[in-house]
Amino acid sequence: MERLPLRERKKIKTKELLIQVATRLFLEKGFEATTIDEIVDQADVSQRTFFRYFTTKESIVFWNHDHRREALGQHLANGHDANHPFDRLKRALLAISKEYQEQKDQLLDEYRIVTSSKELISSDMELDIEFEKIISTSLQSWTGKPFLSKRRADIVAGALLGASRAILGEWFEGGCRQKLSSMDKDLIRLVDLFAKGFRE
Amino acid sequence: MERLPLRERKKIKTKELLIQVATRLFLEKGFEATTIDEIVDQADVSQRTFFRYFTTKESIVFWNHDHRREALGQHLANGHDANHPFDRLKRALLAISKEYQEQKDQLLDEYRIVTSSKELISSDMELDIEFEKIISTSLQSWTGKPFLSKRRADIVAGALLGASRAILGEWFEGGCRQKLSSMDKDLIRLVDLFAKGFRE
DNA sequence: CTATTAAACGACAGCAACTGCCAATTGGCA
DNA sequence: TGCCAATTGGCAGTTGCTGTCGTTTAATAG
Repeated sequence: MERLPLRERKKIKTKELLIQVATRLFLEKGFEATTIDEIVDQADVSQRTFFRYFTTKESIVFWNHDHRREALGQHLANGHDANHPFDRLKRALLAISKEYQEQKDQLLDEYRIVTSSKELISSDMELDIEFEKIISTSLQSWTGKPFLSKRRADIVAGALLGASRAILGEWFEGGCRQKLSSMDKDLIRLVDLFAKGFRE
Repeated sequence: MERLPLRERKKIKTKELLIQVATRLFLEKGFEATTIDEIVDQADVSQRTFFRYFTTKESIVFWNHDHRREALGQHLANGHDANHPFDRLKRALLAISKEYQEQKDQLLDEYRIVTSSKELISSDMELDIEFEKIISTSLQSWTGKPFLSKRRADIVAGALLGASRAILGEWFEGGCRQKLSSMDKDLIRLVDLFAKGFRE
């Protein structure tokens, strides 16, 4: 078992500490009512250090977005290019749904923080926009040849993300008590609908 | 012809002046590179006055969002409650499309400013979120009785807005030279798809 | 174990967005 | 004209965020 050098371990530790402190404060007093100074005081680092780890106050709420974006790309790539694009898409959606189910506690925290601030609600959309781009790209080709036009792929991706947001929103509002897999049915249904209604 | 009192006329004038100056500067140097001080200097008002007319720097970009939100509500209400909810929806979408066509110059300015800043791109979604809520509400009842469940209405509204964003994006990218009405076909088609695939 | 080097950090100064407060100006009206 | 109320300007202060620079601390070579 290789251990990281001390320096790296410390960095990870402070980053996690900052996330933990910030999350707690955001949940307690809301995002806007919490200042950076409060966070760094309780984490015992300088304000300057905070901004070395996180580019903005908002970005500490979305610390796991990078990973989630990459995961979507992975899932779409794994579903082999030989598969029908809509099948690839369905598999990827189910895989992500499974991941979300496993990370529900963390996601629920994030949801509660995000919905406490109008600012955050819209910033949260950045990830969705990137998801749309990735999905649209994936729908535009099949075994190296063009499949959907950019126009239609954008429409399908946009509609899909819109629907996903609605489903996830409902899941979160119910405290993630339902099984997400049971809520996905409508999403898969929607993809099938598109597959029929939006072939070129 | 009733004229407004001088005081009101002046207020309207300064507000329009601020919008005009800000729009010009944003287009010239980008949203983030423009400071409030530059705007108020050129408009010859104090910074304090700026923030009496606009709550934030962002809000001056979205000065017409209030009107657009109300317009959607109007169009959905005009299509009488007796009409089938999906018909009401289609009519409202076509009416809005017509309005957008008429205001294309202004909308294109806004689009170019918005897409110059990541921050603005996501803030711009706030209006879309409100659109979703309005449409979802409208889909949940028909002649006073429940129509779609909240769940399904949310999904349809989310998907619809997602698709609309894609279509509008393409329209703007083409400099609004195409007729929006010709691009709407896919949107109407989508509503029909939902009407068939998502009745209870 | 010590000396050197580079990475990480803290402290401080400064900018831009925004707010609260109060004094000055201006329009509405008797 | 003179008074009242709406609008504005000036100013000080808070918060998020950045550049700079000197100090600390981990890695490593001797």
